[in-house]
Amino acid sequence: MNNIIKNHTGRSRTATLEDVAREAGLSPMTVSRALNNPKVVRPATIARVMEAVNVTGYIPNMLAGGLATSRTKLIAVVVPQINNNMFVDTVQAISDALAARGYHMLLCIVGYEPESETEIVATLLSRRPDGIVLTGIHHSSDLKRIILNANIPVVEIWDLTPTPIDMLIGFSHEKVGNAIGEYFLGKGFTRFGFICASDRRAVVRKNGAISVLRSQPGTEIREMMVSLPANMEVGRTALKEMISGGERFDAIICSSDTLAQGVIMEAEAQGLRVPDDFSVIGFADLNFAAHNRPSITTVSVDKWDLGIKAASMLADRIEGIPVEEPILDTGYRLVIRESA
Amino acid sequence: MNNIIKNHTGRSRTATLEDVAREAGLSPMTVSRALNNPKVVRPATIARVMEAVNVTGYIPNMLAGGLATSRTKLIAVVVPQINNNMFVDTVQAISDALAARGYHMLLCIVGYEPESETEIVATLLSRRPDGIVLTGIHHSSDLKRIILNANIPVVEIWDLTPTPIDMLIGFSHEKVGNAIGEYFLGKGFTRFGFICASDRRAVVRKNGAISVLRSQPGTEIREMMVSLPANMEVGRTALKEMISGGERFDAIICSSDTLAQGVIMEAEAQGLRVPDDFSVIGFADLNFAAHNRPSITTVSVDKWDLGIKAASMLADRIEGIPVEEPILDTGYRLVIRESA
DNA sequence: TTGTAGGCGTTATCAC
DNA sequence: GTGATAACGCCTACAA
Repeated sequence: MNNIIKNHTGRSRTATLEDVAREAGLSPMTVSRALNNPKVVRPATIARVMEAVNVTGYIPNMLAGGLATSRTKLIAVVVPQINNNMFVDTVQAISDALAARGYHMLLCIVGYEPESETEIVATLLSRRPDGIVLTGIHHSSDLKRIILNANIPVVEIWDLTPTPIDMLIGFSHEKVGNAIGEYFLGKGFTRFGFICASDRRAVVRKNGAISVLRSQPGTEIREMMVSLPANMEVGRTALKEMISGGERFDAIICSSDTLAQGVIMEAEAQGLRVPDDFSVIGFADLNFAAHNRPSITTVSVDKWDLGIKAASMLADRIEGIPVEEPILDTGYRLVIRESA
Repeated sequence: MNNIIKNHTGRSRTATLEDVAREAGLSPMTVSRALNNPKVVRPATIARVMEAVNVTGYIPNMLAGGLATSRTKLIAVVVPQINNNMFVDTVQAISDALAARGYHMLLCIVGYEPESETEIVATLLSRRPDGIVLTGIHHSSDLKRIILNANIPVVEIWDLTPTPIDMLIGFSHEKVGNAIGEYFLGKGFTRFGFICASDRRAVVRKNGAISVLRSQPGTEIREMMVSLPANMEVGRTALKEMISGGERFDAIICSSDTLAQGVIMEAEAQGLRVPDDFSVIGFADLNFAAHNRPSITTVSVDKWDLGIKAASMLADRIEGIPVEEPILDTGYRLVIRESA
């Protein structure tokens, strides 16, 4: 199992179906069948093929296969970032679920403000993926056109709309914001500080909360936009600035748990206590939120499940299995802990 | 720019070079050149081609292109996990650097104990990537064989050995451990607790520290292995168990900053103070380490730079640019902060 | 159950 | 500067 095959120039090249066929004394087509559709091949023949595969060290060429069948077992996944803890679980879940069904993941990390999502997706499509996962629901009409033209299933994730390109799984950021607003209104709070990352969906959540809070007369709101990535340091800095003028708040509403953790750190550094001096709420229920001190009140979204389901929907669709619910609202859960 | 091309069955299909050629009144070969090697084509011809590309909505087929050229502009990346904060920066850096040079990333997340790394890599190789990134230096001889047979550049990352498969960029986990041991010996500490994730490289770091600490008579060491993923909760639980018998330590040595953060949380929950009651050290200098309260003493490794360089080495090699140093030690830095 | 012919969409190579 | 031809490695469709 180490024969190096040479081409006419004497340079080694990788084995092809034809090499395997020659070794096994069969036609390439029979070898192909033995590998991809063994049911229709006599067991003894399969054995000969396997033997020859080992001898030649054959590794199929999916470029050729994909070209011939127009099926690549490749899924393109487009996300803004993975190192901010927000999408990484979803991506890992997608990867796991795809692997389990025999697909590979072409991952494209494009940032929150891709110069041209359309161009990026076009180059991705040049690999002829069997399906594609897009983060969010705001895409240019050019993007939609090329993707429809490619004629492959699409899943948009992490948001909700009645008019997705194709399939969709996510939740309503506005409703998440509403829920946060209602929770604090119920507590009778009136003075709010928002620390919001400059990410479109974070802004929608913020506005969702504000619209509820504003329904109550006398509500005071201070908003602060912070740059991405929204890490702990950013949270600390933001709180510092927010309270530097002596202004005080009943609650600080952060667009992520990471910011919330930073806010809590900074509060304690300044001798303030959460939730005694003010409440803090985050978003996403990242893995540390439940175990922080104080534990972080947040809105949980099922990041893992969302990824698994996105992958399943795509794989089902590709394989001709009907997708019962092409638009899935995964909802959210307000998780009340110590910080608010 | 919306013409839908039909094939003989009447089903729409994506435009090919030939469709573009027909539209432009040129041969497919000229269109191909206009797109890939415009220097050798007359400007007026290029303009006609571009026009036709727009009209037909042509998106190149890299399967066909790759098959013809045996260059795919695809890099396969194999990592154990991305949702534990350890590798995610490196992966994002690789992705960024590859994108900048026109490559796509096929990301495969295999877990810490892949059933068969060899098989996984074999399926990856069936995509005929131009290069491959492997995490770690321990690979089966089968794996090495198929990868050498594929005859593509390889970069192993996150570890060091004088005998890599091909190229290598990383650091010595043993030396990291040694440095931790020496730091604490220098402080005159004698009672150590290790909280170590069940990850091969973490164990090497632990043993590196222990071998130094043992050189000092009277050293007491308690070791605890914890399961992956090594998140904050695991750190808290581990410390709880570790001190439940009343045992006390001068320092707790954690295999990651996330564990260290959990240990610090739990310590404070129990009314113990870090570093007053005991010191805590982590590993990796994750983004929160510097901003935690207390800030976390750790060993910093340049996760981002490592990814950038890994990608550059691969791309250089693929493109025929000589790689000056195929084995790169990125080193490490003991970063002394408040926790130890 | 196995084999043959032709094509998938592109590019290398050689002509013009 | 442009075009014709023949691969690249595999699979569909049909024949045996």
